[in-house]
Amino acid sequence: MARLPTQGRATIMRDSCFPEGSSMLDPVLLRAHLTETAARLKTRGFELPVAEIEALEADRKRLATETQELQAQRNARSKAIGQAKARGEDVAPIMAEVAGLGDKLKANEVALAEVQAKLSAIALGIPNLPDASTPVGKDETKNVEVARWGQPRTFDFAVKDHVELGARHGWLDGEAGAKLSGARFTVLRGQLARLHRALAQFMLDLHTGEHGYTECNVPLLVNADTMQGTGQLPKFEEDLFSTMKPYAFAAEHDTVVRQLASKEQIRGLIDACNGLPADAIFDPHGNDGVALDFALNKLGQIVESQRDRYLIPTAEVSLTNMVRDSIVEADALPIRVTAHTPCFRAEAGSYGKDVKGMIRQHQFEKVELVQIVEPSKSFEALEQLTSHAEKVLQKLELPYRKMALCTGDMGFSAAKTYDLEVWLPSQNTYREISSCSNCTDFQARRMQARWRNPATCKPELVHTLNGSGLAVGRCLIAVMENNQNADGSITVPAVLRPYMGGAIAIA
RNA sequence: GGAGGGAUGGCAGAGUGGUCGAAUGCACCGGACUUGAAAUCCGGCAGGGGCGCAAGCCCCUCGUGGGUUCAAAUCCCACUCCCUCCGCCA
Repeated sequence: MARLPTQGRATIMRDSCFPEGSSMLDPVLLRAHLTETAARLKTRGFELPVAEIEALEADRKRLATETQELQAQRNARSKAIGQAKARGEDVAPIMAEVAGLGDKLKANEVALAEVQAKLSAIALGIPNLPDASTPVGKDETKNVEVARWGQPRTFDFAVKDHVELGARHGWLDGEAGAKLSGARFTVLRGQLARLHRALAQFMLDLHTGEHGYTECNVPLLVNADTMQGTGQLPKFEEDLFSTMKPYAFAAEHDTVVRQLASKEQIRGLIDACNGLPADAIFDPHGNDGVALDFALNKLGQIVESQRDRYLIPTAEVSLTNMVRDSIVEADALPIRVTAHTPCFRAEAGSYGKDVKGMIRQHQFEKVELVQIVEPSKSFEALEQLTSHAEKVLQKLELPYRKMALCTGDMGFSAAKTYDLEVWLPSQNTYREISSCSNCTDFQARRMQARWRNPATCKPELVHTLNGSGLAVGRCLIAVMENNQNADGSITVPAVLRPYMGGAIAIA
């Protein structure tokens, strides 16, 4: 998959998104409470580069102050020139005063921008702080079971897994999926495909009809700003499928590089474009006389034009980012939205895990729940949102347990997460089917998503939550395995029968 | 894919190099008048960052990035998005 060059993200780094020296955590935490923040992050296995941040912060502060002073001087002088001209006076003396200012200011601005870029790069890679109620632990073995619902059924015959059950009538066809797309793709057919659809329909109807969510149909391809808003970029690009046009990029790129004058310039270019594939750049024969500045600028433009879209790994991305760069009125909260979408995941690093069947797919479907709430209500909302996901399993009569994830097992954006794990008879264990998280203000800060707090009349960051309600493919597996009969038929859960033309079982 | 037009504060909309972070109107908030409301009048009203006990001061932002200039909403280049027409298309 094509790797997105860092240059291509120029627009994401814009000031409106990342105010000076800001972090994706509250900037105060990195300035005034650095040691303490580092300790809290360490519980989730993240080493904060404390010394580096301190040094950069000191530089930033100094450069920012100096730059501002110079800017103030320049502005005052320029204004004076304007006024003098209006009065018809001679402006030469003032012009002389301002003479040396430009270069010094420029140098300061460049230095400041460099420091800020470094800080920003660090900040974007820092995960959210775990909430105090999140159990501390290194990995999933330290997750805490908080509830268990339903009794796993006992079978008086040898249970089959979903792959065996799906072999019937070509219901579940991994080979067809592999032929079309490769490993981790599946074709569903016939009654099983319909059951899959029934599950998604049922979930949507439940959440819109009984839980107060608004159904949405959202883009599956989104831009880089959006991916950054919810935390997928820049750190987890390898987990995403992208639609960048690498070949067009390389070809266009080559013609630019050929215009560069020297190897030194090209090396500088590689440094500047840190992250670009070097072999795409390094082609040092060509004409001279073209300024590096021009080439760099041109390069940035090319990269920008080749940057396309990313496939969403979850509808959380599209749903949550709907409030990006906006200020919502207090009476519009809470926002509760849901969508049924395909999800696309590269599954980098999961080689060998769950290779059989459709537990871990590059493409799967999910009904997602998202809430945008005022900060004081987000933990209450997490309990509620999780209960909405649980309701699906309860209505389907699938046994599950609810786990509070520990600090080391939580996702990047989450402050607190509950996983729901459904019972899978063939594996004689509980497997993840939903993950419900309170991201507090972490995503909101990345997105600049705010609400107007009536108490202060000021725009303040909202809190965002998301949860699967549920993963449709895994839910299908759970229904197949838990509801299987000795003859290989599958009993349709009562709540799904209206969606199955009244069928009691599929055979 | 081709041709043209556009992007300014919550909205509408002025502003073609200099006290413009930005007229005016609407909306909104506070006050006056009124028994109350409407109407009218007066005042306030973008976001982010820095300094300060505070009053306040300073910086940045007119789609985005770069350039020209002592000075850019205004001039130049590129990009993005929106609109209109033509072509193609589920």
